[in-house]
Amino acid sequence: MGREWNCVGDGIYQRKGVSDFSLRQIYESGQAFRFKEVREDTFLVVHQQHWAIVSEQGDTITLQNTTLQECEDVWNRYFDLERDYHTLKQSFLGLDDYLDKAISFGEGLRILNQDIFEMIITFIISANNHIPRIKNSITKICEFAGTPIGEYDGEVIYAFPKAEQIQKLSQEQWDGIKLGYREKYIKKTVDMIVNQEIDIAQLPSLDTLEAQKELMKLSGVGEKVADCILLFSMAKYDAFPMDTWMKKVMQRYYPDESMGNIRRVRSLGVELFGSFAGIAQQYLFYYEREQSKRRK
DNA sequence: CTCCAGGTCAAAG
DNA sequence: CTTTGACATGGA
Repeated sequence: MGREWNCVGDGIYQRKGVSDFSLRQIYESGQAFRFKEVREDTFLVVHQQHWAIVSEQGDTITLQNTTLQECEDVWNRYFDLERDYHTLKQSFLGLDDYLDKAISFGEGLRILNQDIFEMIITFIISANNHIPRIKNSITKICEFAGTPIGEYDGEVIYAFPKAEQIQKLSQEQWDGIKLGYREKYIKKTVDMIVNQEIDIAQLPSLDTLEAQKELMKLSGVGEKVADCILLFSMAKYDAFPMDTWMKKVMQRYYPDESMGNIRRVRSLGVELFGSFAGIAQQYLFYYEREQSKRRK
């Protein structure tokens, strides 16, 4: 190991042989709100205190503003580059016609390993909200409370703020973030985390249902938001977020089993797709949403 | 104008 | 334990 990344310039590293990977699909699949397309097919990606300019050329991905150590210690895990998605997708094929189509459509999707606290705040904001609005709110939270970690193309790059930094926001800043009724949820949740009422660092060591139960103690975190947090920051692939899109999918294709009961549909998903149901869910979510866009 | 968005919460049956 | 309505905001 350790020979995956090659230096091809000052702060520029490449990794070859990365198949089943599409930055655009990952970006548009509703899991990452801190990608910014700085030019055609090139993205500024921020993760914790790290940032990089990321692009892909066939099976090669290129990162700028990084180091070998950062590639190995941070970006490999963030982009889930060590996982064999080809084999994973093979294991899904033939289970279900609609999933087969969804996988072929979203062939470059991956589940990112993002920061736990960031996912908690992000998906509280996501509840009953539009994706562009979610992204705007998150951008403002970072600008108002986050630590500057760099600059690119004349613009300052901010880390996602820590809980303690969010506590210091003024009311005018809160108003500017436009969270609506979710503002009080975030305030409460941030207080609970600072006061150690729940220890989020310890969540990954719990099994999925226990971790979900813990997360749901937080204000604004219900079953679906908890599942998103588990899936996108803790690699808990047996979490199966049931949102409005998945309800449409499941009720259209499995009307008998679902009968409108969300919790029953969720367990059906896990029953159908097993311990990687959450990844299957992401293919279904992306496919359904893109199909809906194209109908317009 | 009304409807809806990667739902959650509190009240009530 | 399940069902119901309110909830901020802005774009379609």
